[in-house]
Amino acid sequence: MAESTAQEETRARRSPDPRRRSERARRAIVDAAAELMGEVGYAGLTMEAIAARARVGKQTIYRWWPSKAAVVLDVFTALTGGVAGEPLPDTGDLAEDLRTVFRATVDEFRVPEMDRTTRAFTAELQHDPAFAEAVEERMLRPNMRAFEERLRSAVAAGEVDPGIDLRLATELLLGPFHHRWLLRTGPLTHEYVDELVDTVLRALRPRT
Amino acid sequence: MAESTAQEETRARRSPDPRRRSERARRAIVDAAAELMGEVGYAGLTMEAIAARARVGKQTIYRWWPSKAAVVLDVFTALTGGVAGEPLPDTGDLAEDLRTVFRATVDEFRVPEMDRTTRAFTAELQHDPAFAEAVEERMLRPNMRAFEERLRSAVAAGEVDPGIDLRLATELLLGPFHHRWLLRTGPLTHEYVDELVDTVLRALRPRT
Amino acid sequence: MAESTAQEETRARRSPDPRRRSERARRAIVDAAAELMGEVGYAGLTMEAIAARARVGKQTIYRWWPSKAAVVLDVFTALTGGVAGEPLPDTGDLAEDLRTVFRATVDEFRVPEMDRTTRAFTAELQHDPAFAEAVEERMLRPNMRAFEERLRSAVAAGEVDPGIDLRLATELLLGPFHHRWLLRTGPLTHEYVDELVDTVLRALRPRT
Amino acid sequence: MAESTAQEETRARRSPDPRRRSERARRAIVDAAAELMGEVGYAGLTMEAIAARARVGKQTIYRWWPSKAAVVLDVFTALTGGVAGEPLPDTGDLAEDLRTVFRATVDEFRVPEMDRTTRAFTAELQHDPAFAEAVEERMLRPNMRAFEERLRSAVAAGEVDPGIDLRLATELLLGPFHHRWLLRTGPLTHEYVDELVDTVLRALRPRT
DNA sequence: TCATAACCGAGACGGTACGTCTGGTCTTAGT
DNA sequence: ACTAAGACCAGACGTACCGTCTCGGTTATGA
Repeated sequence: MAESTAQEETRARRSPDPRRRSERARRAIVDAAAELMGEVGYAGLTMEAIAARARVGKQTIYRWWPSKAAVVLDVFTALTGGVAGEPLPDTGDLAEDLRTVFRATVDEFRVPEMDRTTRAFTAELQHDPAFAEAVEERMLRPNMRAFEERLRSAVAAGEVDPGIDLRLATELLLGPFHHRWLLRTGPLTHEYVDELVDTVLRALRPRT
Repeated sequence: MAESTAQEETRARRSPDPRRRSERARRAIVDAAAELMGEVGYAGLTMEAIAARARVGKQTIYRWWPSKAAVVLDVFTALTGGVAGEPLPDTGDLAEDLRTVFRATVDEFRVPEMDRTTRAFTAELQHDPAFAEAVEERMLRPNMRAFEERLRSAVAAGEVDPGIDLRLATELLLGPFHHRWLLRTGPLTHEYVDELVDTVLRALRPRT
Repeated sequence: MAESTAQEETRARRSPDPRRRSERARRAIVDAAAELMGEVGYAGLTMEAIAARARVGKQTIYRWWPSKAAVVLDVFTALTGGVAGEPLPDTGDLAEDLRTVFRATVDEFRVPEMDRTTRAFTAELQHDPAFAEAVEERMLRPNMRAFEERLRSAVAAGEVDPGIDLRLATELLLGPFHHRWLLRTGPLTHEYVDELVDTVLRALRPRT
Repeated sequence: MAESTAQEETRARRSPDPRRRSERARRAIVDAAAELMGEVGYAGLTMEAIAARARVGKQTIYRWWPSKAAVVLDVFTALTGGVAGEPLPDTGDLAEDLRTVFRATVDEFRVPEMDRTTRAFTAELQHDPAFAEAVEERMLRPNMRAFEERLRSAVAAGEVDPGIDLRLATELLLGPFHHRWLLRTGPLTHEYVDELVDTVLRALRPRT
């Protein structure tokens, strides 16, 4: 995000001292942004409104976050408890484990705040490369790696054909789900993800 | 300064008469928007700049398009020649036909203008429900229906299991592609789509 | 603005043929302008609104009047019956005659339409030299000449000092009235103009 | 694009804090407006042009002035040094004092900037009641009061008939001058005002 | 008499300015 | 010294009108 690597003495834009950061202000800003996301959505969200709602100077926001997207990224992190990329369950039954994960995700996306925030991310990703990099690194890639790990374990267990490219396999699972959610091409239900998992696994199982 | 606006007469916001529409202005606007999309991208695009570049009054844009997104939708329509939802090739060999289609799509998305415009759409879709409806109806659903038709033909030919839900099957093909493109989780090459098609077809083929 | 002086054959801006002028449209425009003057005042008046109210194309207005001010000038002409500069009464008693005239003027200016229109004129006079010339020639100078004539008659009758400059004398009468009316520095009543006339005449009467 | 304006917080239109006002910006705006008044006149003056010339955001103008007229009022105040209603000279010779004052005024109105600005005021007064009130209070009434004071002194000195209404007497002096200036009914010279003063004083002097 | 030139209502057009909103930076008071 | 508050410069927003320019339709002259 920062474009200069050298930390010159005379640098006008001194980076602020994080030790002095007001935790009260940080929380107020993230909370205000979260509330406003729910009320007016990402597009209707403005720095001005966040500052006003949080009773904080605009500069206090700009001091610690480079953009609206970055604030919302922290909102999201707060919503999800900051966990991304934690390992998938591994009961030994791949189908069952995937169904568990996807059903939970379906439930999560039913929470409007989560849905809206995630949509906003996906949209913002297309415009802001720096933000894209941050989101991908903090959320997307860890998540995909967790899927690949579970699949690797399934390969070892003989449930999945070792010739399968694991990234492709992961996309085979996440892609249709994401497509349906993002483009609203159908209902996102437990039944849907069950069928999705079953069908994909037909493609992954070892050739006889 | 004005004591009152006195628009009792002008009110009622009559919709304009399309017969009187200036084709010259329409083209200039779409062309200008297309150029600017390439130069500054969707986020940097402004109605003001489009009007200036097209040498057109802003009102002439607002008269015919409700939003920036709507203009860009016409840019896209112009780029693709207005075709959406045309039938997929049907040589009798489903795998071959799908590879052909996906390889062509890969090539299309290599054109930066196409890539940026389509990304802008996908982003805008998340914010603007009316626009979303328009894009889905004019582009997305026709396209998916074309896939479903080709798959239906493959079912009849015995290439695809009749028990498969065709919408799910379509998502199985489009989802991973879309996921990889939108989230840049890997290279979009002919090799990739070949492998994608082959793997998905393993899930679709009739059970022995 | 026009760079060509010669009246070329191909000159685009031909002056219209007054014989073909639609009396219906003319009346509708003047009436609409008069109504709107009363409703929103001169500043709030727009060509667009006049055209809409009169159910007339804007071009029909621009064809026959060069500006908003010109239309309103015709409104005024219609209001006053087109008379300007008609001789003042001459009963032989100057004071009485002036009181009569001024009292009538006070009454006229009590009509809001008249008041507003005349104010609008006086304002517009300051901005638009061409309009100023028209108003001065059609209304102001004839009026002043009428006063001077009456005063000349009074000089002959021995009521006014022959050494007095008649234009100055006229201004002595009209100026205070105009000042009070335009700048609202006091009430415009019959009593006021009676006192004004009496006081001015003290300055005009022959020196003993 | 925005789903809602979400100005719940920003509402209430708090009036700005004058202590924080930038004197640099204030001066730049008034100076720019003064320059533009000279170049394009009041009618041609736009807020946009003032902002551009002053290198100031438009909002900074609208924050402190309600209208173009208000800005120009400050231009005028700056031009005249902010003095209005200062006492007239009182040498004991009323005629001489009035001649002095009127000759100075004639000279002032020869400065095109002053002439144009004052005309613009007088015009604007007719359209904008709030502005009218401001101008009348800040300039017109103090000025008239100064005249009345000088006349009151002259009454005490036996130069003016005590039965004369002093407001009327003031209008008798200012009205003809104003009339001739505003309506251009004659040249505004020292000779003219000398004669005006002499003639008016004939009306004011004590009856023998 | 009847073709045809013009005016007519309507309204789209290229423009300018409006007054508002937000973005991101800078300044001021206050604690 | 750091915060909240908010003024600052900048510029896009969507609207209102401007004055000009077609567009058909309808008179009403004059060849």
